[in-house]
Amino acid sequence: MLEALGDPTRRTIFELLGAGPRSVAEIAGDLPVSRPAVSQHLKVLRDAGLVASTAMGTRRIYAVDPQGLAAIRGYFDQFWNQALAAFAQAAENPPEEKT
Amino acid sequence: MLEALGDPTRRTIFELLGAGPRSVAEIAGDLPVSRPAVSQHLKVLRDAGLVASTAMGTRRIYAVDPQGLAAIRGYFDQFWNQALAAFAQAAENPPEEKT
DNA sequence: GCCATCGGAAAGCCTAGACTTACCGTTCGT
DNA sequence: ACGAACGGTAAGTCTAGGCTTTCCGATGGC
Repeated sequence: MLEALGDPTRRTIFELLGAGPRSVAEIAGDLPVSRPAVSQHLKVLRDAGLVASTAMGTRRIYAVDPQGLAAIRGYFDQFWNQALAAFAQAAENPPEEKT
Repeated sequence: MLEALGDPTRRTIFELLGAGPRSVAEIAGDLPVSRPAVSQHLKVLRDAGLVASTAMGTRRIYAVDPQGLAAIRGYFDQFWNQALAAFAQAAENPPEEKT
């Protein structure tokens, strides 16, 4: 899931969609890559559950999927708490010379 | 910054460190890759501001950098709010046939 | 002082995947 | 019904980068 956002182009697309739904052509218009490339990226993002599409005539309107975004936030929130706990423990138990 | 977490191996390392600080050899011991590979990943994570290292004798103890983690959480929180706003607006203004 | 251990650096290989061009199916407008 | 626009698919190319092996500097123990 985070792998999908690892690619800069894909992240840009995701951020574009964050500002509001867009068609494929509109997205491609704001990017330095061809339209098929955008299509491929959208497929990855869709498979990752980060965006969703709705058909409007011949156009496909893409938008960020709140579920996916929430999942990511949840992941980092959990991670944050875990890291905090680790910090607290590290503060108490001074690091050993040899584990 | 998210590019650093895009790689599965690197994300695994990051998650390992989330459970507590570790030396390079210890990290490599839990992974199916060689130690130099871990070193390279740690360099990337360090450059991304996601981990920090402290020297302990000949060992380097790596730990997640709270700053970096907080930055990521901030990014997604901001994104979340932005997406919410976009949703609200999309709900009001029904999508046009042509933009 | 010497040896062992730990970890980063350099060089090279090799695959994943990002991008392009070309093509085709679908849907709408007239 | 026909043409145009939109978008997904296929095939092929090419580079980024992940991994390995090798080597070296630095620190600590004995």
